[in-house]
Amino acid sequence: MSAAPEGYDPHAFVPFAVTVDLAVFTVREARLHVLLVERGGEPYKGGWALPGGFILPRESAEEAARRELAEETGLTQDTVGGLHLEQLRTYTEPDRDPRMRVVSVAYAALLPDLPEPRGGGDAARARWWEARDLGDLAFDHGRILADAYDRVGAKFEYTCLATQFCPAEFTLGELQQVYETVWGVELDRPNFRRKVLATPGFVEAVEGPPRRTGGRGKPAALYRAGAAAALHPPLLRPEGRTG
Amino acid sequence: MSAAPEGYDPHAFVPFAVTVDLAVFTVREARLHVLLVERGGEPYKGGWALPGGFILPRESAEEAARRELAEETGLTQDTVGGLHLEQLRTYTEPDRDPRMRVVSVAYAALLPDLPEPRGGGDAARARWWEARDLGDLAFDHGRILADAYDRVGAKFEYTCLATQFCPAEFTLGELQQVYETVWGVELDRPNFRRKVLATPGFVEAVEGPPRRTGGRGKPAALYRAGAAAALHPPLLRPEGRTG
DNA sequence: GGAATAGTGTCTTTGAGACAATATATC
DNA sequence: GATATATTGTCTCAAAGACACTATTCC
Repeated sequence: MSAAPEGYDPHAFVPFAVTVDLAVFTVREARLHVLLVERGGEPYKGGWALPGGFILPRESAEEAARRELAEETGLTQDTVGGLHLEQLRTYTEPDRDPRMRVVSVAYAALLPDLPEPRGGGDAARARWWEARDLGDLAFDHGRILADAYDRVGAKFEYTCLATQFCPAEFTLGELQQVYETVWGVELDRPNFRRKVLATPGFVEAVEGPPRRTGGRGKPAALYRAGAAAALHPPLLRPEGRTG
Repeated sequence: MSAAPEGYDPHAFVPFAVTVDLAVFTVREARLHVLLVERGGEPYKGGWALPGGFILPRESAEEAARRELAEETGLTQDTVGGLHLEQLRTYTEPDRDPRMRVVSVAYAALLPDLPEPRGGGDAARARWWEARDLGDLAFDHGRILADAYDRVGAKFEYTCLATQFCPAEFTLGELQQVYETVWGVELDRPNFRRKVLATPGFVEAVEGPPRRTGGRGKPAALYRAGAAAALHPPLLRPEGRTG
């Protein structure tokens, strides 16, 4: 039987602490990176953890996540306000924090390549790590990160989320590299191009003749993210899907 | 700045109540139904709400969800233990409950057509409602239910979840009806059949010559759910996708 | 036989994947 | 010119969708 069969009985509820944890990804030099913070106190002192913190009394979880993201990256509230934050899952195992009962709402965020975290406060102890061959993380954050990675990879198949990893203007080669990095596969360039351009609203060409070079080949045309949110039909990964 | 910049400070956290809410679906007479409970107390007294309740001190959210599901449906713990519970999202708006700060972890569950909820306790005030043209629900449960419906529809595309709506042995016509009901579309029977049978592990034929009739046509062969969890490639909806 | 449902076969169109060929830049 | 990258074009194959046709039951 529930503790409050008639609905919510204010005397029956068990108090929990509720936090948000963020899996913040970026693609840097064709490798996936994750933002981690060093723990200053026990437990896991000196270890690395996902950025996050408590939800304040008058905040929703998403507001808390944006606030924490701004604190840890030094980005302005305005910039952070425009990003897509993906709520992943909520982690509730009774012993996931050894000190008390903590429930954590996990979010994933995708950022274009940024300079090292700057700004004061929490950002001081934050840095980017390459996502593969990370050591163990504090608490169940390794698990959260793995779930986040799976979700992002799956979402790439049927949403336009990948453009969030790119700067405001980007080439199709850069967008393709994002896909290849996140999925860990190589894609055929002509086919990728055809597919992206055939999807209305995925990307839109940047006007004038401005172009940009990635090295010493032919300069590529620039695009920006389009208005669409979903991919239609999906851009399927070469191999399997995630259930 | 976070309330606890050094990690979790047991003196800084704000206590929340944490509940689970369940969107329990079934298909009955080719129409989607949802399990709702009548509220016995304020607020929303006499209104209808999703089943759910507080997480107990030593429970995970999923354990709480299974416990509540067993209570509300009268199903045994064993039966409920074998079902797929899909964690949807966590709802955290500060004023979603007028009395106190309540965070709710929402789950979706799919059941084959069952008799009306039986058993004692909470089940007494629970009943199935047809999903379309429901009135307003208590709290933000209307929103939760809409999100649950979207998620289930999307999951049908690339998982074998639809078999959870069917009894242990079912015909392909019944399975197709489940898809048609959830998606609200008509599917071509020969194509559906070809697609399902071509997906390894989706369904497996039941041995002997036993067959079953749905009315007065030719009896259909029986199948049971296969071992696969994911559909490969996906079974896409005729129209659009959910972002 | 007629109606209803189950199941098979076939044709067409669409999209994915492989890959050749061309274009434009740097060195 | 050599090399590197971008872009276009073409061919093939697999899957989706439309739909005609056969099979088996109840009335």
